[in-house]
Amino acid sequence: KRKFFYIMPETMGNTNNAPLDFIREIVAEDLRNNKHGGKIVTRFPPEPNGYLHIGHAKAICLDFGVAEENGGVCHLRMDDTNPTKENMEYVESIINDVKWLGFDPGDRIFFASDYFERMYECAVTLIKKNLAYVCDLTSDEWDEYRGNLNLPGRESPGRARSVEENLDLFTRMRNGEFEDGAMVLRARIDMSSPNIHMRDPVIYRIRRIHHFRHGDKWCVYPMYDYAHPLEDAFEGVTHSFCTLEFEIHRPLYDWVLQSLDWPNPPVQTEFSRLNLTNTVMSKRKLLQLVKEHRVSGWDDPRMPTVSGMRRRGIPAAAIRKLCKTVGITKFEALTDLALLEHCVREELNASAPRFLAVLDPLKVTITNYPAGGVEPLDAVNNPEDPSAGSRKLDFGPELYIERSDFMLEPVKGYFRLAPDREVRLRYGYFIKCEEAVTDAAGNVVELKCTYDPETRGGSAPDGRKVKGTIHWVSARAAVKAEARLYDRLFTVEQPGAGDADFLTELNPDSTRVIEALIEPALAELAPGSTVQFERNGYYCVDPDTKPGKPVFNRTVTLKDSWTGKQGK
RNA sequence: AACCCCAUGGUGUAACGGUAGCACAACUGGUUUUGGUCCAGUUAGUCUAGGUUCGAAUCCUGGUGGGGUUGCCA
Repeated sequence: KRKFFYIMPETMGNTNNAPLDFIREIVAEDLRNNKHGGKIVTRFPPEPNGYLHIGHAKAICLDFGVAEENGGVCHLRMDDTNPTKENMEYVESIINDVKWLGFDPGDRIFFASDYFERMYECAVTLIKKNLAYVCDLTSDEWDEYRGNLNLPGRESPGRARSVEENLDLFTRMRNGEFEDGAMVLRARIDMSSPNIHMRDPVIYRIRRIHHFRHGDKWCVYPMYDYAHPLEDAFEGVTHSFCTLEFEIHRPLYDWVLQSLDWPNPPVQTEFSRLNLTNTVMSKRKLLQLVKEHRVSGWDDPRMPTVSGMRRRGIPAAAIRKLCKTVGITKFEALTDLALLEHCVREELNASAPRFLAVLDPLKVTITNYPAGGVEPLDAVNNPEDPSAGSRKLDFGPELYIERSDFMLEPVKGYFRLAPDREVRLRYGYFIKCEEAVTDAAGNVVELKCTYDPETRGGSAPDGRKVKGTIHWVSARAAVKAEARLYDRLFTVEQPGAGDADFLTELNPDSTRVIEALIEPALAELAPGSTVQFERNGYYCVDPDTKPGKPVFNRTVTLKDSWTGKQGK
């Protein structure tokens, strides 16, 4: 009985029909009413003062997605109206991340600061309409005049100024005749409004800051609440989506455009931001992690930034899938990190070629195999994708297996290797453990095994079965590699909740670096390549990789229904 | 405290006055040369009290709980 459907575009990863979220319903309704002449223009407006994170990705999927689905366009606009913390490095990273996520702004990359002259003219218009005035209250007076949530504000003496005087003062503000903070331009609205943003809000302030694009051309900068509706209007934006905390700003957004008699103005609609468990999303906190070297940088693979997730090996399609799955609502949800991991696994299961790598090696000697013998074995590259083909694995008498794939005294339900037990080596032979060699401390240091030559390739002609198949590398061919095992950045679901200092909730074991033994083909891969280490997890080749010294990042583990079952 | 917004299984989301469905997670079982994948199944939900209606997750009122707003940040 759903009224509307839309076809998911290619970038959203499928073509199934899906019910419309409330924002897409609004857009569909506007289209039906021909509200904007059948055109849809959206925008993604980040301030270039930090790197994009997965929360931004949700907004990007919405802004670009809605445009794409409706034959419209989406502008990428840098909201650079406060140059204090903005710079070109951030601009470049933002453009790069948006494109990597799979969206193409084309030539629609704009800068709010390019509209400063027009914004200034609009401010002059407001003054002429007696809808804006210059106010020179001191900061102490400000606190007193503003009122608070329960108390209405009081009108500034500046409210009484004549249009001529305001025009003169505003011109002189622009010309740099006054000190920073000496006066501001305010909108004349309602000092007794219960919405504090409507109590004659500041729309221009004097700030002598070097702008990264316009240098020292300006010493007055427009405030967000004034600038944003104008940016949208100037660009012909029809639908302006933003997060919930701007809900209370909407009356001001509308006031600005209405006061300028803007025809067919853009409409702001708010949705809830993305919250993920076991991480933080605020720019302030992310910046702090970087500045205090709690992480290696904005692109640390543990960071929820787009660049961090990219380096972690998370495919853009998985991020899009997550955003589609959590949907667009006004409910402030907390999404389980497990959902992201599921999206990542789903994507990578289909695409990542399989390889064998041993992360915690235990030596195995095949006592009945010809000494020095070498033998190529066929291995399938991806059982999910026949077109991925196969490769050769080098088998020999000396191998390494995973330490966790052997138990001296196997527990119930364990069906890997143990004394006198037989398992299959993946793509290889059945082997049987004849002897576990221990050191003085009783640690197992080597296994002496025999193999059954009849089981080459992994099946026994006599039809006998083994329950376990384990991965391995041959001692002769194996290459050493660094593996960086990443885990959640924080130990708690909501870092910083309550009175907690989020830094005390950092996971001390969020990175574990080990030396692994990998099959040689893995050492040939280019940085950025994504693979599966069979029976272990998905990994990608880190840019730190140097010739002869491969580095792998663990993107996510494989699901494991054994480890959790032990002890039951 | 004033104003605004929100409330569906453990988590996220659907329902547009007419059978509460899907996904994740958890748990069973089947298949399997990855304890992966895949397949089948189980557990589990409309915050609360009234009202309107033949019929309410849906509409109305009160309550409860959560969030936002009191930068010359965005």
